[in-house]
Amino acid sequence: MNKYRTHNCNELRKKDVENKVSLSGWINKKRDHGNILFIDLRDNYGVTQCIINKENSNFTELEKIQLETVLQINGKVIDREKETINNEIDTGEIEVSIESFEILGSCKELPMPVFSDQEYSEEIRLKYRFLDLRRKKIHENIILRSKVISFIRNEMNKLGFNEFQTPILTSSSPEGARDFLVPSRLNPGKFYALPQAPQQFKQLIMVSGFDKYFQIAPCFRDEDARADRSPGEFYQLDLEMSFVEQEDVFNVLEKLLVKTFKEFSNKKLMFEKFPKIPYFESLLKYGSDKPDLRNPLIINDITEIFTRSDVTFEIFKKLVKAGSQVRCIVTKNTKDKPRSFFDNIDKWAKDQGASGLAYFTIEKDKEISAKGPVGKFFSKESLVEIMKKTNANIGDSIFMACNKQKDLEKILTLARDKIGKDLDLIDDNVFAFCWIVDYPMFEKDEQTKQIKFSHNPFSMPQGDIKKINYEKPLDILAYQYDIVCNGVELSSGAIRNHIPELMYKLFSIAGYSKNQVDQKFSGMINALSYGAPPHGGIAPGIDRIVMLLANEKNIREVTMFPMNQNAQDLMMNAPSMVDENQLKELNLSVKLKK
RNA sequence: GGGGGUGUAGCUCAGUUGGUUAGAGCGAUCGCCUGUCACGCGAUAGGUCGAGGGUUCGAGUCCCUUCACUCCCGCCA
Repeated sequence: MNKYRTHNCNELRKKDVENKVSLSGWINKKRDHGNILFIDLRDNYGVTQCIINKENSNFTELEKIQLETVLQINGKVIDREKETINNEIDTGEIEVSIESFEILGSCKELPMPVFSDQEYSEEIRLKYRFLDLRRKKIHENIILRSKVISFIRNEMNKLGFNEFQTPILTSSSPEGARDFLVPSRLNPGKFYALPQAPQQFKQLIMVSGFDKYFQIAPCFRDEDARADRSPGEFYQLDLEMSFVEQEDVFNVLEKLLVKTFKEFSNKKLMFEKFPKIPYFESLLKYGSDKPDLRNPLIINDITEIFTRSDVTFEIFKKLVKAGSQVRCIVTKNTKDKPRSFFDNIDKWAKDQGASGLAYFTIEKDKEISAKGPVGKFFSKESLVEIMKKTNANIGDSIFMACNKQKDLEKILTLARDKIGKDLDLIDDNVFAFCWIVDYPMFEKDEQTKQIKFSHNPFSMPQGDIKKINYEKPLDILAYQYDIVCNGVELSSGAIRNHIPELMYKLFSIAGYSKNQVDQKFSGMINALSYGAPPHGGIAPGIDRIVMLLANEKNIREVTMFPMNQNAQDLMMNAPSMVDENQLKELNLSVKLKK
């Protein structure tokens, strides 16, 4: 018999009554009635109420012990009277009558209560993460994460994938995010980089003939944090397959995600076969390449309306002449919404830095007309045309913005979200997955006007590679795709370009010479010239998957030991200064920017 | 790098138009209480109002600077 416990704190039931038991755990809560004392003992599994009364010589000592002290309690399981049964906990039918106890770990006065539904500042939670993690919600989130990862591993194995580890100390990559650098002691003045993703390695695994690879891979990117983006490090389900087309990758991931989300959530899946939305269509209809398809609102382009002579909305007409576009969101049957509903949205848009959202409601008395501040600028013929273009009906309202394409997309995707929430159109009990496909290979850098890779430089261009028109690089689409769920980008992936000549050609369009490519991607390009299989893959973010399953808005809620927004670990005090000797050994000296 | 929000007791927060000695709940300490499960009751301790400067007879409150946390933009192939 184990010297600490005979049962855990969620194990005892009615059948155990009269048995002598030992439990070990934390004091979750005490209720002291003077002559009788209740102690809720908590461990990873649950809570058991323990009870002692004044006749017991241990009473006075137990009365004084701090919450969160770790105790071993020895005693007898006793039945609870009917009216004292607690249905809130699994062990609620019994309690343990304390005969003796031992303090296994004492506890100082707590900086934050563990047993409480209160919210605490991130600072205190992160500094005392070990206390925070004892709290029910986050404790369960972390266990969920463990189960999800284990489930995914198992499924991937069943699907015939092999799990391999790839190096953590590797070389700096020229494309993409900022690298974390690690100085090399044996190679003075040189640095390793932590991998932003095992991108090149997984392709090399395919070249090595392993056919199907996966890994729960740590990825390191030195970029600023967001609510759904940890600073520094995160995990991907990294996978890669040989001799596949885009559709094969989709099939594997759809199967895996549907199974995982059904296993770990009661929410409904809007689609089990995920819809595919071309990138440019997504930008038009949703203003974003990570649309939340739970939201039924769709964006329409009505630029043309503002070239008509019977539309006299001069501000927009002038902007349209100068190259701006007009797009709108239609809200169904909102004619009876109070003025404040519309004004709030307009004001909100202004707070977002836009020039506001113009709006009107389509009405019909004898004739079709537009009601609202800018309604008077639209003839009835133009309104009919708008209704045709946007599928709007009498009683619907139109919210319009006018701007250059990028800014227009930005404000309207936010507006789509905002209006969808205001009108309560988003069903929170649904997961809506979709694929975004047909990404362009290249894009024009707004500032430098240079052509650059829009996503992954290793992606395969679409179509017959002999017939690609390199004169119009912006028209080249790639077998590059994203998977999105409820507006959260889970991953991007691609069919890779495994043909060295094609790679050189594409890199040359982005301004890299053959020499530069050879230098920067030597491992990769060299390997591809020794018989590389066609291959492709994807890498969904584990943290974000768990975040969706746990119904959390912040990635820290599913991360055991997260860093704060400034990429500091407040508990471990990382990053920190190092002593002079360490620097010396690494041939480094620190020179702070002023 | 830029914008917004927050910062008052160990924790969560209130604090009116600038006006007496800055409050509450939880926690802590002490006392009372035999059935609670957020037990109850009484008392005590606990404050650099994030920091610095300014305006004012007087600042938690107004102004400036700055720091921390957070959300967003940039960034994240």
